[in-house]
Amino acid sequence: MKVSTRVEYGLIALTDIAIYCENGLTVSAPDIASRQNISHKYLEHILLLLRQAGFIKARKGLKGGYVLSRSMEQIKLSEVLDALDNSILAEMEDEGADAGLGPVINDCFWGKINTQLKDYLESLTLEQFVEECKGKAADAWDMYVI
Amino acid sequence: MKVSTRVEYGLIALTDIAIYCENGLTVSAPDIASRQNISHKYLEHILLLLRQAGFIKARKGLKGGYVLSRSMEQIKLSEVLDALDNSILAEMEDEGADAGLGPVINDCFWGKINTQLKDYLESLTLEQFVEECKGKAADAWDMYVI
DNA sequence: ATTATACCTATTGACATAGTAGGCAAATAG
DNA sequence: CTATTTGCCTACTATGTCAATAGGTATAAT
Repeated sequence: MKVSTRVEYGLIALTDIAIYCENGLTVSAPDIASRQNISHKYLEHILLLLRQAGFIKARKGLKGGYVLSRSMEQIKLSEVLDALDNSILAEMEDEGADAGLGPVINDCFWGKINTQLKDYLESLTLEQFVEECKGKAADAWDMYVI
Repeated sequence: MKVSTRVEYGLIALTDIAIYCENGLTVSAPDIASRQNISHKYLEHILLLLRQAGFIKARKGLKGGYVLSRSMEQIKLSEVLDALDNSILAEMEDEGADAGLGPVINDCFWGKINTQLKDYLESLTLEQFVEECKGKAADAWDMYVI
């Protein structure tokens, strides 16, 4: 499935913040940008979405930055993706093909796929997500542990 | 999941053709367009894709139209969707975020989702697809049975 | 010869994506 | 108090895709 960079970067940024939050740190946008190799200015837009959706809190000024506004286990992946891109979990609209096979296919086929994906994403919290990634790529995480 | 009308209409059209093929009929684009309430001209583009991908054969001229070029059980849904939209089953490219969390998340998270979706679509043939829809919405199919 | 069909190319308007740019507000360090 | 660093907000742009629409050509049946 094709995923926009907005979603990709957003998930990366939130994960980055989550990890540093564990140590009580505040994470600035420039830090994330340089660590994750993302355009700082573009990242700002994405962090705005995450803040407006209530996942992170910001502190302005020198030594400012972001922290999680809820704990990791209270953040569902489905909500995060919804905030970053409303099309991933969007249901189909039965507007165009209102007659014939359209509604049947939409309900049976796309509906089924959508429900499965939605269920999976709603069952997955940011905490599980972080832990799972840690396990599968321990090497890449040394920098955070040290 | 948001699906383009191209994919939606393509799947509808192929299903429509498949059903009429069972009775040995040839299905014209205008017929499909009016039955399924799709713009005829737009449908032509989509049928072109389906023909170029080898799912349907065309006969020009008066009383011309389309028939399946393989039997229904030999057509995998994954192939059809690939022909209509290469983004649905596209793997992620590890280009942008080549450092940090990007590769890990892409492999673990999106890779998992993508594999699941792909496996499902590769296991499903047009025949199963048609039968399943028939079962779930028998009423809407009376017009074809009669 | 007429007609209905497939086939092909070009064009268009709307929209989303993926940024870039610049300035304002706030908070901290010195 | 001032300078610096950070977040916040708005606007702008370039590129690409979607969803058609249009018009013409080739082909085959009647």
